[in-house]
Amino acid sequence: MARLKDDTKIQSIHDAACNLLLKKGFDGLKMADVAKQAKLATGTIYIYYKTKEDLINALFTAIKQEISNELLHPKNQKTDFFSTFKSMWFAYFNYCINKPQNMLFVEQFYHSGLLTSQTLTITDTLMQPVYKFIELAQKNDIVRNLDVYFIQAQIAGAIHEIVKVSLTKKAKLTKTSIQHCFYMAWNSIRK
Amino acid sequence: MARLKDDTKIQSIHDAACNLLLKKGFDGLKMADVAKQAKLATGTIYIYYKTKEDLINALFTAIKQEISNELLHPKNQKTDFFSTFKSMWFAYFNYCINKPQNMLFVEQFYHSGLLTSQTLTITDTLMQPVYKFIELAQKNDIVRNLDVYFIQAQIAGAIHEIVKVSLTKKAKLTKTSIQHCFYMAWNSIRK
DNA sequence: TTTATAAATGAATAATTATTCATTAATTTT
DNA sequence: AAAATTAATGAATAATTATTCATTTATAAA
Repeated sequence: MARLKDDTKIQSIHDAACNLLLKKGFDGLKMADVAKQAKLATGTIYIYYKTKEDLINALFTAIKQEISNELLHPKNQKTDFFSTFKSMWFAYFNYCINKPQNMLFVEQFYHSGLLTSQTLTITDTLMQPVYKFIELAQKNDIVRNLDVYFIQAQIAGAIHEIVKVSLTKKAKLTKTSIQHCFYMAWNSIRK
Repeated sequence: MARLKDDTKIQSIHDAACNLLLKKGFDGLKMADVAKQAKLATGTIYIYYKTKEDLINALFTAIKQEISNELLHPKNQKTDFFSTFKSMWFAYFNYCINKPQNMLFVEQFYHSGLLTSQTLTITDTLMQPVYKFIELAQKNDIVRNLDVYFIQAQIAGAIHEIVKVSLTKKAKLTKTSIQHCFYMAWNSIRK
C-alpha cells in the first residue's frame, strides 16, 4: 500500500555514473553530480544505495554481468572454435565501442580499492565459462598453451586500448581496420 | 644564500604517490597520505607543487619521459626490425613488471580529466620516434598495415593487462609464459 | 475516495581532504 | 660566526563532497 521503487531509476543512476566517468574522469564522480545527471535529487540515490561504495560495487557487478551475457549469448555458439571465438571477439569489441563508459568504469575501479572481495569473486565467476572454452581449445591444440588468464588478458587488453585510442580520435576505426584488429587478436593466440 | 630545494624529495614524492596508487587505488591518493608516505610534512609538497593537479601532471610527464627513454635507449637499436622490436617489447614489459605502480598511474590518470592538454601534447610527442619506427617497418612490408596508434594499442594494451593479471596473482609469469607473451605480440602485428 | 506507506526532495550537516600560514630549522654567503 | 634567505613543519582553515533528515509527493491497497 505504498509507492514502489522504480527500476528505471536504477538504470538512470547507472547510466549517469558511467557517462560522468567517461566525460569527466573519476574526479567527476560526485554523488550530487550523478544525481543531477540522472535527473534525481541527491538524496534519492541513497534510497537505492546505502553508500557511494555500494553504488560502485553494484554498478561494477551489473556491467560485468552484462558483458558475460553478451559473451555467452547462444548466438555466439558456432560449430568450430575459430567461428565462436570470432563471434565472441566481435561481441566484446562492439560492446566496448558502444559502451566505452562501461568499459572505462570497470577498468578504473578494478584497482580502485573500492571493490569488495565479494564483488571480485562474483565477477570472476561470471567469466569462468569463457576460460573453460579457451582451455578446451588448448587441449585440441588450436590455441597457444598459456595460462588462460594471460590469453584473456592479451585479447581484452588489446581491445580496451584500441577502443581508447578510438575515443581520443587519434585514429579512426573503419571496417578494414576492425578486421585488422580481429586478426591481430586471432594471430596472437592461435597455434 | 639560503637553503636549496632538494631533488631527492621530488623523487620521494613521486614514488610515494605511485606506490599509494598501487596499494590503495586512486582513492588513497590524498595529499596528506602522499606526504606521510614520502616522510614529509603535508605542507612540504606545496613547496614543490602548487596544487595536487600540478603534482599529477608532473608525475605523469616524468613517467612518460622515463618510459620513452627506456624504449629509445640505444641498447634496443638492433640491425633488423624483429630484433629491435623484441628488445623494445622486453624493455617495456620489464618496465611494467618492475614499476607496475607507474604503469597504473599513467593508465588511471590518462582519462581522469586532471591532465592538461599541454601534458597530453608533450607526452604524445615523446612517443613519435616509436611510431616512425613502426611506420618504416610497414613500408618494408614487415608489419601489418594499420594506423600505428592501433598497432601500439595492441602491443601496449596486451602488456598492461597481462601485468595486471600477474599483479592479482591469478596467474604467475614464468620464463616460458613471458616468451609466449612476446610471441603473441609479435604474431599479432607481423605480416 | 481515503488512508497508509514508502519514495522523492534538497537544504542542512557531517566528514573528508586540499591548501595555507605562522613558526622553526637549515644552509648558503659574506 | 652572523645574517639572510628559503626550505620544512604541521596545526588550523577553507573547500569540497558524502550523507542525513524533516518535509512533501505519489501510489498501492482498503
